[in-house]
Amino acid sequence: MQKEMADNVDIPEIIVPVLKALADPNRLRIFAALLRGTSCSGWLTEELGLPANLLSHHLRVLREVGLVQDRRDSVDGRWIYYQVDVVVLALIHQWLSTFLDPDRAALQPRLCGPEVAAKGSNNPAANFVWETTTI
Amino acid sequence: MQKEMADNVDIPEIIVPVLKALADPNRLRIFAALLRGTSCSGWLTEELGLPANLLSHHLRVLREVGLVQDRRDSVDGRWIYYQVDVVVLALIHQWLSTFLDPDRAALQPRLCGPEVAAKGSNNPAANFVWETTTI
DNA sequence: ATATTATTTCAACGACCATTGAATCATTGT
DNA sequence: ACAATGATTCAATGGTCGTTGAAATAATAT
Repeated sequence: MQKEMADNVDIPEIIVPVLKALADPNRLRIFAALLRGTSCSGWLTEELGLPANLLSHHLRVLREVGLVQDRRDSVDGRWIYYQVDVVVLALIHQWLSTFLDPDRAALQPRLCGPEVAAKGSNNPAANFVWETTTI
Repeated sequence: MQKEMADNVDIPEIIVPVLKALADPNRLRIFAALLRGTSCSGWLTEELGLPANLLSHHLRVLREVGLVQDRRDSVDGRWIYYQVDVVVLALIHQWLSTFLDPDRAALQPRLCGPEVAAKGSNNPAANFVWETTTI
């Protein structure tokens, strides 16, 4: 028996803002760094070679979409630590993993256009071979 | 024995453009529609309620980043069909799945900041409990 | 040839956004 | 109080991007 799959996935509100937040080279690098462990912004500045104010800006974007949390140092309040919010991460991971699953992608032509209208034993749409991408 | 995991993932060139392409509500809806099956733009216009020229614009963006392929109808060349490129999709899916894997996220504090410098039997950084996000 | 259909291109507007330098805030040390 | 440190905010700039309406292609039908 064939495995059942829902072909119509709805898109939660959080997804687009999160994708926007990650769709920037610097922010993606910052997020990647935070995935390697909680860190303070001074360390990130040095590690990523970004000006402190720019880093602060990007960290705020990541924080505002819920991907990152922050807290002050308990012994020296001038330092702030940043950490990935694993709950949000897990949510995003799960949704994207389902949404982008190649096995879910239906490649059958929709009932749409003259090719499909003129279907029969030799439907041209069914026989068409798409170019394969070379990576 | 503990499962080994690379904590330093490099970011392929394609990732940011692809995230940018998907980080738009209309394009994400278009892509979601294409994941349900190959379609012509007339059908998408009607289904998604977007003006034809706007749809064309977004389809071009998706095509330029390699997410989508197009071809003309073999019996009526005025019609164009759009389809998700499963090879690119699989690549993106695999990378994002690894990158955003919550199990990969290291929550240990980096060697960074006064808390960690003053570590010992009662390291405050190790005992700190981050807020849990309610979804 | 002319008209019609499906789709794309063009120009232009407004909004948003990443980056920069200077100023400000918050906290700790002297 | 004052200086020093970690980090944020502010204002300004230049560029990018989504959207719109009109014009232009491309292909078929009459």
